[in-house]
Amino acid sequence: MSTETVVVSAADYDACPVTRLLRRIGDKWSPAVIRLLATRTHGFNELDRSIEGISRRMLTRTLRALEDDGLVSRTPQASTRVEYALTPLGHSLREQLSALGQWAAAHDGATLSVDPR
Amino acid sequence: MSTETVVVSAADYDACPVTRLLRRIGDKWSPAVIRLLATRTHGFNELDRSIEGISRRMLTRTLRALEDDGLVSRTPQASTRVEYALTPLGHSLREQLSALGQWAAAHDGATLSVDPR
DNA sequence: CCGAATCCAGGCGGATACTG
DNA sequence: CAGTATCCGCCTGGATTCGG
Repeated sequence: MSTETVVVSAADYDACPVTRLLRRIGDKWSPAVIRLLATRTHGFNELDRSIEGISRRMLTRTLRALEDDGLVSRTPQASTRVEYALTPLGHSLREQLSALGQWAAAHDGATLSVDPR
Repeated sequence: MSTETVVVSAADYDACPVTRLLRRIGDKWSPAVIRLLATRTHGFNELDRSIEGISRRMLTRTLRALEDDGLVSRTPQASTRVEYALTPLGHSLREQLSALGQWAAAHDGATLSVDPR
């Protein structure tokens, strides 16, 4: 019990909630989708148009992933309209990310030194 | 038209602090390194042994990236020893991630959480 | 309007061997 | 001990086309 070596095992890698979460929403488009859905619900093409540069393919994949995580709900309206919205869990996460965004914005110039907007 | 369309442009994608942060530390090994360095400083091979499954190559790359972000400091001791530590900024981020981990663990049903110490 | 299917390039990350 | 260098598989993500 003298020198205690903490080992981050592969099990830990899979088990650590924050690691999983970061890998899930740390992809290219999830944050943009979450941000848009935070204000109001959107249709598919509406999201497609609003997120500059995204492909329909990746929008589909991103939405499916967020849906699987219970962060986004998908409700077909007419046969021509599908509505995507943040679930309560999604809104909850959004708040957390918002807090993280406060931190990031505050320490941004010092660390990543990219042009502040 | 009075319908206001919020567009997440490519510029926004680059500018959004939280998006950049998530993409930076949302990689495979950064969280593990941050967690280990949160408790105490480590040498290179010490980290290598402690993080199960990581290759020296990826450990180097991860450390360099964290160093570039100002989250980790690298201080050569002897010619045979280099010490890695979390910077104050790194500790600051670690606290934020810990809070996020609390949230993740609560909504995850996960077994292990980020043990804060 | 809302996707699915296919094809393809680039980057992330692993394995291995070598250096000071 | 603390890395580099090289090769390579795989997965992410973009472009395009097709279907309901």
